[in-house]
Amino acid sequence: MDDRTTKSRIRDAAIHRFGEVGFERATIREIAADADVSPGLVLHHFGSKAGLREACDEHVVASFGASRAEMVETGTTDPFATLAALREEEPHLRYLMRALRDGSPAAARLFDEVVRESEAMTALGVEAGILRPSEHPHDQAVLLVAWQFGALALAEHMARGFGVEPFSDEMTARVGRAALEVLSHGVFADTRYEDAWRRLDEAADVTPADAAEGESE
Amino acid sequence: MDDRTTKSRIRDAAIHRFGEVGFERATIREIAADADVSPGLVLHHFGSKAGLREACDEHVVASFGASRAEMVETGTTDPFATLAALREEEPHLRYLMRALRDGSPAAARLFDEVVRESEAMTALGVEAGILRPSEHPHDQAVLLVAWQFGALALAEHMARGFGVEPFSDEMTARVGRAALEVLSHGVFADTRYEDAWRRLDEAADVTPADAAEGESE
DNA sequence: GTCTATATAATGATAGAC
DNA sequence: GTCTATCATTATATAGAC
Repeated sequence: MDDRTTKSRIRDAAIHRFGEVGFERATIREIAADADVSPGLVLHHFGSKAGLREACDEHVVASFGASRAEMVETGTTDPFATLAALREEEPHLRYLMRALRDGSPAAARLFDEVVRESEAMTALGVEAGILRPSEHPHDQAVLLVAWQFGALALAEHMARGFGVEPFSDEMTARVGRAALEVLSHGVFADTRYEDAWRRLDEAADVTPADAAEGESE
Repeated sequence: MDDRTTKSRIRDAAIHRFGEVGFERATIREIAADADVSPGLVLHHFGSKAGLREACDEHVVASFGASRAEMVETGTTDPFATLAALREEEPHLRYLMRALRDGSPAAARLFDEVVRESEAMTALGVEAGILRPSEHPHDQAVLLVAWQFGALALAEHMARGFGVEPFSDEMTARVGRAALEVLSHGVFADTRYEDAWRRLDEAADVTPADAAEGESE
């Protein structure tokens, strides 16, 4: 028995379709068929395709917000827990990846929120002695979130590279292991490049505030 | 004066449009207008929209192949050179990111090629004492390429996080600095998570024949 | 709330003149 | 090679019955 309301059933079908084939390619007819209703009813409830998307955005963002709030509350800095939590919401995850890459406003808001939370959690981890303090904590948070989300957006290609199924347990294992190695040691044998960069930095002063104009134009 | 042939002018306009708004949203009419020709001529030269996409795929892949071949030839392991080279081909880069995310076959082929090259270049770097040897070189190459490409796909969001313009020099600087820090030291203060993972690995044997897989080639 | 039409708009593709 | 029509399809969205 499906005790969800018809409206929420339509919305969930839309989240699934949008996440699977993207907003453009998904049609109201297909979504209606998936939810076992007529195309007209979809428009009756959500006004337009754009309205339907907004409802999906809101629901997915809220859903992720709830699960993340729990993690922040319990102060989880454990990467295993993070991975497990992400894997649980696969349809929402797919939807989110599509939205991020399509540049939907809701997805942008979520990206920013995750960066903020990541920064906060990193600070906790540093205090606890688990994480290494960064010279630019905000920049690092932005980069790590972009890497993590970006890799999810390219999950299909990573899976092919590993020779496993996308979103499978094996894939989680392989990605996790490789990520932990890189994030535990880095990839450079020494700090020659970092040092070189810092010298450039100090010489040219390419820091965010002053670099607004640049030279040529 | 524009001395390109009309056909190549159409193709370049298509690369630009496809990269900017995606294959679905891009219309033949718009592309034709950008190239200052009629919609009919676009179809005359490329047969169909799919044919036009294939021509774009081929051209972009070949273009990237040429610039990468040069780097491999000169044995460049320097991340600065890599960044600079990537920034030079912005329209092609945007196109590639769209294609990767849309799952176009050409883009998949390119992803795999870059992984293979990245693995080879990493081996060189290890020999030269610049890079730290990985326990799973192939997996690491897949992950790093996915991170790099994925981050580019989310460039818009990273730029917002940094408060700079996408694809600007400032962005390159900020990303490069943050990436070098992570790739030089990692983010974990110690190896507790990596050790925990390895223990799980040995106990459950979740590794799908990667010892046999990673040798040849 | 839910359905069955139907209107309207846009797009990929074709045909044929020049 | 290049253009101007035009077709055929498909999608969103509307109107109105039940």
